[in-house]
This record gives sequence, C-alpha cells and structure tokens, in this order.
Amino acid sequence: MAETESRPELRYGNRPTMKDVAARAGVGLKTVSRVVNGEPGVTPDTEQRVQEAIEALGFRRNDSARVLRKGRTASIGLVLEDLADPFYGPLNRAVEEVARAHGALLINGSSAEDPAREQELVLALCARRVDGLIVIPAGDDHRYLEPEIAAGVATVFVDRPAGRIDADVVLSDSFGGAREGVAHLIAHGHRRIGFIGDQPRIHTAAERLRGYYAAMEDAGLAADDAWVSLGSTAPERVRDAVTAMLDGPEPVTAVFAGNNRVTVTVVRVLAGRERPVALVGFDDIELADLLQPGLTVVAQDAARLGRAAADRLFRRLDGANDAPARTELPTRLIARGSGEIPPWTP
Amino acid sequence: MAETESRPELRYGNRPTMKDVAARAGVGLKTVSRVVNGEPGVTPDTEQRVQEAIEALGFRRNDSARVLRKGRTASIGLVLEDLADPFYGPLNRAVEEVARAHGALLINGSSAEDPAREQELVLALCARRVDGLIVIPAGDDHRYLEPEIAAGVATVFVDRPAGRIDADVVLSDSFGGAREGVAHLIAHGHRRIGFIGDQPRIHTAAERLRGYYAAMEDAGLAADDAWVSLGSTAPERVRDAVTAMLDGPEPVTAVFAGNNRVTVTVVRVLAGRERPVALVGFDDIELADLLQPGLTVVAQDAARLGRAAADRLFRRLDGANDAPARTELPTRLIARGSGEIPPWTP
DNA sequence: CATTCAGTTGACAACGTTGTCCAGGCCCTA
DNA sequence: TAGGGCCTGGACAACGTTGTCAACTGAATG
Repeated sequence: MAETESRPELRYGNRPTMKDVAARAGVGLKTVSRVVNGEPGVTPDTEQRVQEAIEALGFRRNDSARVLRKGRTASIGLVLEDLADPFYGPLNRAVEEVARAHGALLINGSSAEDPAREQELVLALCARRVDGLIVIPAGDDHRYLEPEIAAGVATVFVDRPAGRIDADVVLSDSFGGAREGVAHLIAHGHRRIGFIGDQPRIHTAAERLRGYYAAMEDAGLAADDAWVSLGSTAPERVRDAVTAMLDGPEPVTAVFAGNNRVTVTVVRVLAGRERPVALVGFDDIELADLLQPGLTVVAQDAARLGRAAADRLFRRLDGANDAPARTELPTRLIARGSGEIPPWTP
Repeated sequence: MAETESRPELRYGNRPTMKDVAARAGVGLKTVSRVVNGEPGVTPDTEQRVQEAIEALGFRRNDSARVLRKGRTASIGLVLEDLADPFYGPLNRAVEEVARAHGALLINGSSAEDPAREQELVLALCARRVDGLIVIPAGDDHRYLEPEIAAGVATVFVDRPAGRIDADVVLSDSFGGAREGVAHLIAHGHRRIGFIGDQPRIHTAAERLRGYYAAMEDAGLAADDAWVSLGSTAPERVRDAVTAMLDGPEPVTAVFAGNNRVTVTVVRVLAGRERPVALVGFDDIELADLLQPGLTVVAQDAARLGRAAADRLFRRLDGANDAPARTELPTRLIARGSGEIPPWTP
C-alpha cells in the first residue's frame, strides 16, 4: 500500500469486536472469547446469548489481534520463481494441501528469478511473522536469512539448494536425471549430442549440465563446446542455439533440453526441420505423448517435491530439531519416441 | 494449526522488539518507530545509534502488530479453483504483479470446486482482515459474504459471476466464444456437432453450452440431446462421452470441448481414432500448435482477466465507490487445423 | 534576560485478542 | 450451618506497534 492515510472510521470498516458482542450479550469480554474459541466453562444459556449477539452483529474474530497475542500466525510463505510456470503449479498445490491439513494459510510470491526480489519477498514474509518459509531460491546467497532462522522461522528450500547457509533442502536428482537422459540418447546410437540449458548460476541447470558431461564421459565421448549452450530460456536464444548446433560443422544428431521451457522451444524448432533429430527434455509437459513423435522426457514429480518440502517444514514447526537434511527425489525417464530416433546418417 | 500449545519462550522465537532496540540504543520507543518507518524528526546522530542497535539485534518490525494498530493488512486474498491448473497460473501471476505494485502480499487458496471449502477459505481470509478478495467462485450463493462486504472487504469475482449478491465481476465472454467456435465448425460444413462440457452448475460451463445452442440455432440446426454431454471433467467420463457420440446412431463429425481439461482428453481419444473428427476447444493449451493437426481453440487471456480483476480491486481499495460492474473480456478464435477438418463422409 | 520557536524526544494510550487469576455462587458433605 | 470444592464469569495485563501530545533542548529574537 503506497500510503495508507489514516481513516480511523474505516479501520477494518468498523467491524464489531468482542467488546461489542459482550456489551450486547450483557456478558464479560472473556466470556465471548471463550464462546468464540469453544473453550469450556460457559453455561449453555450464556453461550446462546453470546451466539445470538455474534450473529446479530456479524462479528468475526480478528485474527490479526489473535496472532499478535498468540505469537503464531498459522501461515506459511512460499516463494517460487514464477507462479505462472506450469511446472510449479502442482508443487504449489501440494504445499497448499499440506498447509491446509495443518490449518495454515499460504502466502505466495514470485521471485521472477531475481535474487533481490526474492530477498525482498522473503523478508516481507518474515515481517508478517509467517511460521515457516518454503523457498525456491533465485539467489545463491541466503545468509540474509540467518537471523530469521536463528529467530525461529522454519525454512525449507526446494528445487534448488540454499546458498551459503545450512538448511533443509528438497531436490530432484538433476544430475542423475540428466545423465540418464543423455545416456538414453547414447544408447540409441548418438555420438554428437547437444545440450541446451538455463543459466549455469542456477543450480539445477549446472547439475544437469554436469549430468550431460558425465554421461558423455561414461561413454568415452568427447563433448564439443559447440554442442553446449547455456543462457536465458527466451525462445529466440534457444532457437538460435539449436539452429547453430544443427547447422554447425559437426552437426548434432540429438538434443538434450535442460528444462520445460527450453524443451518447448526446441520442439518447435525441430518440427520445422527436414531431417529427424532425437530429443530428450528435462521436465514432463502436458500433451507430450500426443506430439509426433511423442516426447521423451526425464520427469520430476513436482507435487511430491512440494509435499516433501511442506512435510519437512511442518515437522520442524512441530518441534523437530535434527540437523538440516538434503532430500533428493529420483527422476523418471519416460520414453515416448523422440528420444528413440536413431542418428541421422547422410 | 491443530493445537498450538503455548510455549511463551517461543513466541516468534523471542525476536527483539522495538523496546529492546530502544533500550540498547538508549532512546525512547517511539524514536525507534520513527527510524524504522523513515519518519522525520530524528537527528542523524540518533538515527545512526538506532540503526546500529537494529543491526546488532537483527530486529525486524513485527507487521502483525503494525497491522493491528493501523487497520490495514496490505494483503489480498485470491481464492481460485485449483492452484495446479495451468489455466490459472497466468491469472495468479497477474494478480500478484498488481498486488506487488501496490505493496500488498497475496494469500492463495484452492477451493477444489467445493462451495463449502470456498466459503471456509474466504472466511479465513476475512478473519485475517485481508484488505480485499479476488474469488473464482465454486459455489453459487455468496450471501455469506454480505456482512464482510458491508464491513468493507473489497471483493471482485473473476471467471465466474457471484451468486445472489451484487458485486464486481470480471469474465471472459464464454457465450460468445463458444458460439463463435461452434459457428466455425458449422462454417466448415459440420452439421452434427458434439458438445462436451463441465457441470452445468458452473457458470462458464452453462454459458458455453448456451453458446453452442445459439450457434446451432443460428444455422438452423437441431441439436440432438445425444450430442451434448455435461458432467465431471474426469478423463474417464469425457472419454466415454466422446466415444458414445462418435459411435452413436447419428455420429458427430465434430466436437466442441468446453474447457482445457476436456480438450486434452478429447485430443487423446481422437488420436486413437481412424476417421478424422474436427475439434475446437475452449481455452488455449501449450504446444497446441505442435499437435497433428494443430489444435483450433477459443482462447481467453487469463493474465488479462487477473489484471483486470486486481485493477478493479485496488481501485475499490483506493476509495472508488461506483456501483458493482460486470466486465466481459473478448475471446479469440485461433485456427490451427483441428477445427478446419471437413466432415467425414463415408 | 525573558520569550518564542522550531526541532527532537519520549510517555502513554490504543488497536482486539487471549492468559491469568480471583470472586462469587452453587452444591455437597460433615 | 459451616466448610470445602467446583463451576461460571469477569477484571486486568499483555502482545508489539503507531498516533497523540506534551516536554524538553538550544537558538534566535525582543
């Protein structure tokens, strides 16, 4: 709120308080509190009078005040990279379900892959005194969170590890997944394989690249620098990168795409190409099975990722005190056709 | 939180308060408040002492207390149907961006298409005293919100209208869009056209059905009951419905799918069929252009929907007092192939 | 030197709730 | 009837912040 001028007559729109209810019901303040919270020690008769007053006034407990008094907000914050990215939808939903099961509300925000924005958001959430935080990090230095964590804000990082602090992390096995995906291409006869990934400062991107190199090395293949392209996932950039690899002096016969956004663009480019090129993408995509050919992917279970992170968070909130742990969830290779295309030979 | 037992030593993890900062800096409480809020009337010298104390203690203002005092929470609630549905991602994100521009946080929740859950969520948000609410309704009776709205909670409904109360609404033109989509099929020669939609108690589903009938009537075509199927969007149900239409005594030659989830399933079913069937779907889908044939859709602009709703909300919060309005955004027919398939003739 | 004034500063109440504690009424028993 | 315990109800402080207001400082003015 840019500037909330003080309009005292409008505070919460002048809602009735327990005091008002008490006055109307002719009882004490605390009695109303007892009724509202279902605490024992109120005769049915009194309770009914209070209920009627609540009804008549349209009273609704002010949780802001309650929070202040109780010291717990029953809310958690989830900072992800982009609320609109379909990959994070199931994760978001899974976190919500766990929160709901614990009676907590979910405050959401996107970092837009900007470390400064991530920090701003996280600190705003801390100022709200959320009970816990689940963060998909954009930055690689989270020391700014140290005082918060020390002060008791449970924090779990998901999808990417925290930077320079020791905290709970829930990850997909990016390295292993990429390695498996690239090995799959190699197993189908490919020797010149391209890799198109996100900026290497992003942990998952770096890990997947590492997996690519590992698979190549496992097979005794040298990875030409011209086959590897890292950077923004903007369609133009990816398009240029794929094109360069396919038209270079040593054209690749297969491409490994580092995430869902890259994959989508690569599919588009390959669709316009004459000669077939094999493709395996990291992350599953809706309708991937209906493409011609079906899209072979290394799938991660985003919902499970979210569930695991939220479970961990609430275990912490329930008092678990063990050392921060790193949980790594497996990926799954789903062969649908595009990854099984043999190398093109002139 | 099921039961937050009172652990007073753990309230907010014993964070320092302005009082602590004041004590350490050797100044008064209010002076700290002034520094924290950038209010004038503090000498640079004093300010620095306070800043140092803040730094040293790792103080962070408690917005819960602030909210209680100021009467505004600088947060809005967004209740949608399913956080994981890709259609709502861009809407969610758009709302977030507008909220962010106004310095407000976003509290998110899914109704899971359950009116009771919607109400529960909305009332929880009201108890938190969110400044405003954006709701994608699941239920069709929102009179429970009357006291809240009267008490000053700005409320905007989006995607579907409010039930039995007068409130701001931002919608896509479901009727017009469906009518145009069906007319498109008719223009390509179809006479027997199936309609598969969501449960008709959902407003958009009913409107799209109405658009279907209107288009048929416009063309002087009778719509056979056997061509219309409404109900859950579960894949099995949709699969059965399509199959029945295609194998009935008067088989349809084209299908209009009432939303993205239905469309996806219909595409799958048609892909397994020998004879070509035309298809137009409501809602655009990622990769729709890469299917064979490309998927013809009636697209709505979810981000614009969200932006419009949030803009309206914040205009209300800024004091706009005009009568509740209904905003209807146009849809756009995108022809990609599947809707231009001619009727199959034996 | 008395007075005014602007600029700083802090004491205090208030926001609406919940936790603590005590008072009064009742019933039971001796 | 007195004493004890239980049940119900309310007075009051506290949570951490901000708005109000008055007190103080030092300098400038008469």
